[in-house]
Amino acid sequence: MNSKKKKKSTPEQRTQNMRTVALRAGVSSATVSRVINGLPSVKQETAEHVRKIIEELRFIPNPSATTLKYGRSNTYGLIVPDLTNPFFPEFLLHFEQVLVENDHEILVATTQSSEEKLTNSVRRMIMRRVDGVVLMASEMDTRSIEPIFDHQIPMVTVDRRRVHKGCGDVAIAFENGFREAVVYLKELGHRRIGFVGGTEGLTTSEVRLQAFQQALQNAGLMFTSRFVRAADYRVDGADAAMSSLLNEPDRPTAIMTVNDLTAFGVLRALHRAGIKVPSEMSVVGFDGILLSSAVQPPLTTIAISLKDMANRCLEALGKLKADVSKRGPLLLVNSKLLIRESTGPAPPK
Amino acid sequence: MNSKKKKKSTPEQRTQNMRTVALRAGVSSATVSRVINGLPSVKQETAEHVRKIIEELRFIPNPSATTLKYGRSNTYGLIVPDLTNPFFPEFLLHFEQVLVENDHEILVATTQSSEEKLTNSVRRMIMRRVDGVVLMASEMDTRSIEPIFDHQIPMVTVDRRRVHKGCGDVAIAFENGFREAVVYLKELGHRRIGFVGGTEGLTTSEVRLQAFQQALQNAGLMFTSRFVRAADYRVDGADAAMSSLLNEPDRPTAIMTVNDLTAFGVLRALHRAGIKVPSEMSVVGFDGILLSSAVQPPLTTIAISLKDMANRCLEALGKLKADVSKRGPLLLVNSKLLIRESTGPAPPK
DNA sequence: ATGAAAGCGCTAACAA
DNA sequence: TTGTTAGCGCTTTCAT
Repeated sequence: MNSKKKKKSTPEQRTQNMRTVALRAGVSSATVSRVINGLPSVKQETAEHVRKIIEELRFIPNPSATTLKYGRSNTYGLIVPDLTNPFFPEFLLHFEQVLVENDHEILVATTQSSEEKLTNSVRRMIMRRVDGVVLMASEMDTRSIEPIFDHQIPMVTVDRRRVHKGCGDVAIAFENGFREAVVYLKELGHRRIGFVGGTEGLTTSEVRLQAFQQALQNAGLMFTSRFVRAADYRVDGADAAMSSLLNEPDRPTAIMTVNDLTAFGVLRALHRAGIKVPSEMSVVGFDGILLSSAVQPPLTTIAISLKDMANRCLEALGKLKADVSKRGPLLLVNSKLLIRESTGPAPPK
Repeated sequence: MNSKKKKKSTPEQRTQNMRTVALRAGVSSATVSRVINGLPSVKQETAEHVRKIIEELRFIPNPSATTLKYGRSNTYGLIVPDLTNPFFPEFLLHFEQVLVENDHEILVATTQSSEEKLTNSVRRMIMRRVDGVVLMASEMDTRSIEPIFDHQIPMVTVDRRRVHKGCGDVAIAFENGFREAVVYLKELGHRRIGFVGGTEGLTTSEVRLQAFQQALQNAGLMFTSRFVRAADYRVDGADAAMSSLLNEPDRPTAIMTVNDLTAFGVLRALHRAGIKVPSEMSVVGFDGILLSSAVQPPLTTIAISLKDMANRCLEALGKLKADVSKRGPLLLVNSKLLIRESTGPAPPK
C-alpha cells in the first residue's frame, strides 16, 4: 500500500501554509502574514476572520522560511561545559524562562571541556543562525570561537572578564561573596581558612582564587598556599583535593570552595576522615544550587541569582544586537552569603 | 556611520551561500551541494577542489533552506518536566551524545508540570519541524500532545506504558529493580519496608507503587499503606512525607523511594529526627543520578542506564520514522541495584 | 560528471 | 486596507 504518487517536484507530503489559510479565508497570504504578526494595517473584521480560519485549520507557521529569508532564527545558543553540574541546568531553566516569554528558542550545546566539541558547537550555532550566544565554557581557547565573530553573532561570555568587539561579559562578583563569607567566618573565630579551587590554568579558577586571597587580606587573615588545593569543580576531584589538604600539619578550621559540587566533595572527604562539620570544621560552598540545601549538613554557600544572571546575559546580548561592531558591556552579577548549617564557631584551640 | 544602502530587496546583509562557493570554484551550486552531501557522482578532483574553496571561504551551510524544502529539520525534541532534577539533564547529556554524532540537534522544552507549558512546548516542536519527540512528562493529559500526531511526528513517551499510532514508549523496568532491592533488604533482616512515592494521580507514580507492592509480595513481606506516603519527586516534598511517616507507631526499618531526590529528602528528614542511617534505618533511592554518591551516606539506589535509555528512545523513534502510521514499539530499560552505604542490617528489635 | 532551474513558506516592497 | 511578487539557500529532477 505504498502510495508512490509524485505529482511534479514536491517530494514529501505538503503541509499547511499561509496560502492554505489565505485561500480558505478568501484573502491573500500577505494578509495572513500580517494578521499573524499583528501588524496594525489589517481591518479588524478581516483579522478576526483570518484568526478563526487559523484556529479551524490548526495552522502552525513555519519559521524556517523566515530564518531563510532573514538569516536570523529567533534562537539563542547556550554553550555550557557540563550539564551534570546542576548549576548549568538551573541557569538554563532561568534563561529559558526569559526567552520563551519572548518566543525564542534555545540551542544547547555541551563541550565537556573538549576543544573539539566547542568548535563543533560553535559551528552548530552558526548553522542554525542563532541570534546570539551565551558561552559559559570560559576555559576555552579563543580560536574556536572566532567564527562567531566572523558571522557577526553577538556573544556573551560568563566570567571571562574580558570584552571586545561583538562580545560582552557577565562576571560573577566573587569578590563580594568571598569577602562576606570571610568576614562571617572570622566573626565565628576562624583564623585559618583553606580553599579548594577549580582546575588549574583556567582564567575563571584564577579569578576565584585571587578573590579569596583578597578577601583574606581585607579581613587581616593570613594566606598560605599550604591551605590551597586545586580541584576540578566536581565532587570526586574535590574529595581527593580535600583529603590531600587534610595532611597538612596544622589544619585550617574552615574551608571555602569554588562551587557547591566542590563543597560536596569536601564534605564527603571530611566525613570519611571522621571530621565533624561544622563543629570541627566549617565548609562554605559557592553557587547556591538547589541541592545545596539537601545535603547533610545543609550547605552554607555563596549564592548567585540565576535569574539576575540570565537577565544580564540577555541585556548584554540586546545591546550587542543593536551594533555588533562595538565592544560588548561588562556586567556584574552579585553573590550573596546564604548561611545554613555547614558553618559554625571555630573549634577551641 | 550607519550605512543605509539598500540595493533591491534583500534587507539584511547577505551571507555566503553555495553560489558563492560555486562561483569561486568555477562550478555550479548543484555540484557544491553534491560535494557537501558526499554524493558519489562527483569527480574526485572536482570534489577536492570544491572542498578546498569551502575551507578557504570558511563556508557554513544554512540548514534552514533544507528544512524549508523538506519540512524536516534534523532536530529532535525533548520535553522534560523539570530540569532541576539532575536525572533529566543527565539524560539530556546522553541523548545529545547519540544525536550529535548523527549531526542532529536537540530542542529542549520544560513543562514544569504545567499543562499550558506542555501545549506551548508541543507547538514549538511542530514549528521547528522536529523529526521526533521524546516526551518525559508523562503526567500530562493526552489532549495537549495530539497536535504531534496530527503533524505525523514520531513520538516516544517514557514510562507511560501505552503505545499507539505514531507513539512508542520506553518503560523503566521498576519491577526488576524493586524486586532486587526488596530481596536485598530482606536478606539484611528488614521486614517492615516503607515507601515514599511520587505525586498522586500520575500513571508513573502508580506504576512505581505497584511495582513496590508486587516486590514485597514476591518476597513474602507484608504491605501496609500505613508505611506509604505520596510526595512529589522532590526533596522538600519527600522530607515532609517522611516526617509524617515517622509518626507511625511501629516504624519501618527501611524506606524505598521513587527517585533519588526523594531519597535525599528522606535522608534529611531522618537526620533531623536524629535517626541514624543505615544503623537505625536503611534508605534506597531510584535513578542513580551522579550526586547520589555525593550525599552522606552515599545512597544505595536502583540505577537506570541513561545511555541505554537514550538508545532505546532513538530506536523507537527510528522505527516510527519508517512508518508513522503504525503503533510504536514498547521497549524496556533495565534497572540495577547499586549498593552503597545508606543500607545496612536491620536494627535489632 | 555537471549544470539549469523550480520550489519549499514567508514577508516586505510596491502597487492598487 | 489589501494583493502581487520576488527572493532567502538548498536539493533534486531533468537535460546535457
